Amino acid sequence: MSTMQEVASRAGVSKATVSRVLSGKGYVSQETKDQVFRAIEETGYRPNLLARNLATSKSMCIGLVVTNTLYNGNYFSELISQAAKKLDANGRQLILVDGKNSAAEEQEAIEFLHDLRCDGIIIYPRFLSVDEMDLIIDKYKKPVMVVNRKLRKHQSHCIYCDHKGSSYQATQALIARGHRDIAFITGSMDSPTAIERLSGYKDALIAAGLPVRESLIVQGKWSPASGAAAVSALLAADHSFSAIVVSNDEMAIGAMKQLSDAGIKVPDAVSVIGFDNIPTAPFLIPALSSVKDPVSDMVSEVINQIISMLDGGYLSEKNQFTSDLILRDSVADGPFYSPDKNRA
Amino acid sequence: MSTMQEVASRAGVSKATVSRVLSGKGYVSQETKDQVFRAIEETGYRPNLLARNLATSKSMCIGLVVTNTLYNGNYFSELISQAAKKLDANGRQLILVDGKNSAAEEQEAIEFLHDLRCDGIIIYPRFLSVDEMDLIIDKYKKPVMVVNRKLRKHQSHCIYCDHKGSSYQATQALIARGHRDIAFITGSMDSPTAIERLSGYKDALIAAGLPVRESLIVQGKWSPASGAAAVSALLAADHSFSAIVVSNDEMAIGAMKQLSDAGIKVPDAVSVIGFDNIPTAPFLIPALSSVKDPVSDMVSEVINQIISMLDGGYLSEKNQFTSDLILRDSVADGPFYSPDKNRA
DNA sequence: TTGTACGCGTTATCAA
DNA sequence: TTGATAACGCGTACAA
Repeated sequence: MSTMQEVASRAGVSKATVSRVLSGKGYVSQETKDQVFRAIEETGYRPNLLARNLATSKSMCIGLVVTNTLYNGNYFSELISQAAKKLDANGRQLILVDGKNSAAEEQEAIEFLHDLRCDGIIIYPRFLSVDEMDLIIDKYKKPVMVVNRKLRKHQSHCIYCDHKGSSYQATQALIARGHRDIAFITGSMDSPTAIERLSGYKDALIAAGLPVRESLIVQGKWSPASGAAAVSALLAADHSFSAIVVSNDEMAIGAMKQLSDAGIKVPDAVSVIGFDNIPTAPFLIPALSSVKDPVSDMVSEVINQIISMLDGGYLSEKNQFTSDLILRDSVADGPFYSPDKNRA
Repeated sequence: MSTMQEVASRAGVSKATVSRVLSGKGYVSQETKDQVFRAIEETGYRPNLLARNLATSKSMCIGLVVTNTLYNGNYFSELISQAAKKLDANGRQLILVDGKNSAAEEQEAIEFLHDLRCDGIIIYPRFLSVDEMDLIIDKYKKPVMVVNRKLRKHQSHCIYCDHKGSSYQATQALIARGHRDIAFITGSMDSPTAIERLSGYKDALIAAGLPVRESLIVQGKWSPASGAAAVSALLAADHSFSAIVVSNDEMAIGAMKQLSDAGIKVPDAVSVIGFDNIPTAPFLIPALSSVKDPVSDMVSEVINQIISMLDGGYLSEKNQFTSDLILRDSVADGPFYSPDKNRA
């Protein structure tokens, strides 16, 4: 590992000159430039980024905190890949840090990134409350952006998606097709997203003058297995329903399996609506109509915003994104499922 | 941002003492310890990791290079999450760096991590050749581990999976069920994995005394769309086949869709075998029997090895992993598909 | 048990 | 156009 000093000696100049050549700042004669470059070639010199970052208090890195429980398939990879691509186009690197399983650990991950002098931090929170995040933003000078939460105080530091609206639309679409008995499978209820989606479902029923029946609402935990379990619970409860709104695709897949195992032909009898981002889901789950979160767009906007903050300016504020509702023809209007009709 | 010096002044001691308190190394009286801790509380001091890393030439970080094209759904998230978890248990952080789209960029990503003084580097290569990687390992002092490639020289620095064997087994299983006309959809042929899988398929045919028919081998590009296109090509070619081995799940899903669109009932007529790691695939694709890559195990082993190298020792060498072959009953033995039989 | 002083490899300021 | 030299913030022999 040769240092800048070694390059300098070899080129017969001072460290300062080498530094100038590398940064392109300041005046250096072509002659000495050539000498320096040759010395760099010969020594295989590479700048020590730690030293550079320490000296400049910059790192050309943006940190991303995502909690372990969200490391989940397509949604996650879309998030990461979009972030990496956008940042790369800006000459920066992405550093991914695990937020693990609690608010304290999410907090710790943020501080770690800060201690590393990241130029900016993106948080996709799972446990931290919006108030805690507002405090965090107050605390740091460097740009901090929050994805998937609507902050109270720092409105321009967050990007979020209208989960309630998406859920409302999905439910409304089913109602428009004639469904009246619509079940709902929630996500983990400690997640704001899950709560919003449930509330969109309820509001849509109410708006249509339909009753909200708690017996048709079952809790899931985002996983395929929990979706399957939820369907079992619904079937066991012996209530009629002709459609299910499921709070994400993974659970929808589990729900499908369980329905199928129970001998219920979904395209004919029950509509399942997922959310999120499994691109293949629309044709894997016959009756699925899906609501796709615009992860890519949101991440993209977050990074625009961070870069803009680093450059001193503030972008105009486009905070709220809406999901795309994709309805498919194969969602049949009937015959609807009811325990009596489907039991042997 | 208060520094160690400020803490020291406030506590009425020297920097060195503060450093000792923080590291737990060296003797410090309880009394001064208390004073230092109080000063830390009061100032909200946090060590500057850049400075620490520069001073020690360590970073407690492990870098992971993955190429953009591999940021793909479940396989990728399983890789990342396992890596993050294992490292965390060891008190280290994972830094993910994009290998982008070429060998040069993969190389650059590695150097970046090195310039950041990562304690170790994990490469999941896409474009770098094994020889190039052997050279890279020679070049660096810090531990470098390669996933999914069998190196020539540094055998203990790589972990790989027997893709050829998996493919062989999958094909063999179909043959055992009576299939004789088995088509194959490859991955991108610039990928060693794709080449190995193809060769396993061929060998299995040969071993069973069956002909290798190039007309039944179609190139895909790992994506669902390319799987669908491959099936179109197969159908257009007008050759009979009763089963397809598909080089990954994504393509298998696309293949399924295309078969279904063509009016071919898969469970009855065509068996599709995928690879990789979509956990829900087995019940999403009726006729799928799958070969699952042990990503988690491989990553886990890689990290064990890196940690062991950092601690000076070398683990015993468990390099090769094998995939699990999961066959499902629903893979029907017949009737087989043939153009004549299925055309209107 | 504590403090001094130097090194880590850069960048940046100011003379020359 | 170039070169000393002082930061940057921390670790660590070595001395006290």
